[in-house]
Amino acid sequence: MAKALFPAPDHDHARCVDHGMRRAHDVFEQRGERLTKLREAVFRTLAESHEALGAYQIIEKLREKGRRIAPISMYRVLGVLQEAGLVHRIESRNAFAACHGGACGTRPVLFLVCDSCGRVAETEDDSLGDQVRRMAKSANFQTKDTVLEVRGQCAHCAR
Amino acid sequence: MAKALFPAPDHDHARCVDHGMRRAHDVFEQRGERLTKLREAVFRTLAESHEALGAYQIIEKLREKGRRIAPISMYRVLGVLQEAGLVHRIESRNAFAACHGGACGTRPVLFLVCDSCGRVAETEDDSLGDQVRRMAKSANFQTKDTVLEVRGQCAHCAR
DNA sequence: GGGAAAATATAATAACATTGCATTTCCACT
DNA sequence: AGTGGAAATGCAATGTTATTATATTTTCCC
Repeated sequence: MAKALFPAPDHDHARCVDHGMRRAHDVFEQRGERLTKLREAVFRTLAESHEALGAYQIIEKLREKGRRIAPISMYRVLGVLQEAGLVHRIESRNAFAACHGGACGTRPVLFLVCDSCGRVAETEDDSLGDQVRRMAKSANFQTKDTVLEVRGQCAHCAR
Repeated sequence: MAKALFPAPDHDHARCVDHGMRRAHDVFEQRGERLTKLREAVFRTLAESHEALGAYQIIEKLREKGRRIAPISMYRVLGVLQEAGLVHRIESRNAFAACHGGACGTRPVLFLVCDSCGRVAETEDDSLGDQVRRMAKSANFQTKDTVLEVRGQCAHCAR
């Protein structure tokens, strides 16, 4: 929990991306699915940013690189990446962010979403998950998925 | 916490609505704002349902009652109702639900959203708020707003 | 290299939300 | 009661996000 959640402005970003791409390959390998060129390109676009990007923003970025993609294709790819746990949907932004955490998909994650820079950090905590489960259970509610987001300002923007 | 969060199918719904409307009047009174006919109609529409309704769904319901409202007007009214703490936005549905809880706006609320019937229940819990604040703080994140939603199936639909 | 399944493309449209500006309603004050 | 100004609503257009239905291409296995 004590690790730096939002990357410092001067962090080694190439390393972030490398790490993410490697993980993407591993995950697809393990799932017996194909990390196609398009899927890779979409994931890379997200991994290159720590921000949550809208589907149409990603389309635009890829178009700048000479690749024209229809919305439906983008949403399909994003769906696959989400199911693989490589990408998260940030509901309060209608946007998507590459997963930089480890245990995504295995337990609830709390997203910190900076309204200034748009960057997203993930935090995990057993007791938060417990808490949420407990509250749902007390209402006899059967949990399928959780959406836990905090909107505000990250440390770097607060200055 | 132990109260019935999702209303039973046979609950006294007229009473729900009455209670909500009374509260709406009180809140607007206290805020020195006007609960106009339009605002009242929009809030009533939401209060008459325990479901989260999209802005265009509310427009349609009011149109059936002979009232034609443009999207922009609907969003403006919903904004006012939200600021008054009478209506919540359910981010994971792009929809709105009447507030049936009490302390909304004063502390974080966890919404239970049934994917089958669309109904929404609110649960509050000090320690959940603490937990979230604590996690945000450990990232030096300055919280402005929280989005806490659980998707799944309510007890009545689970049967 | 042929066939089936998976992935992507095309075109259209649905669903959600906002901008800029005009008009109406309401209320305080005379 | 009449009026001026602020608040609320209306109107038209458009921007943004997401999906449906169908066709084509790619990949992989045999």
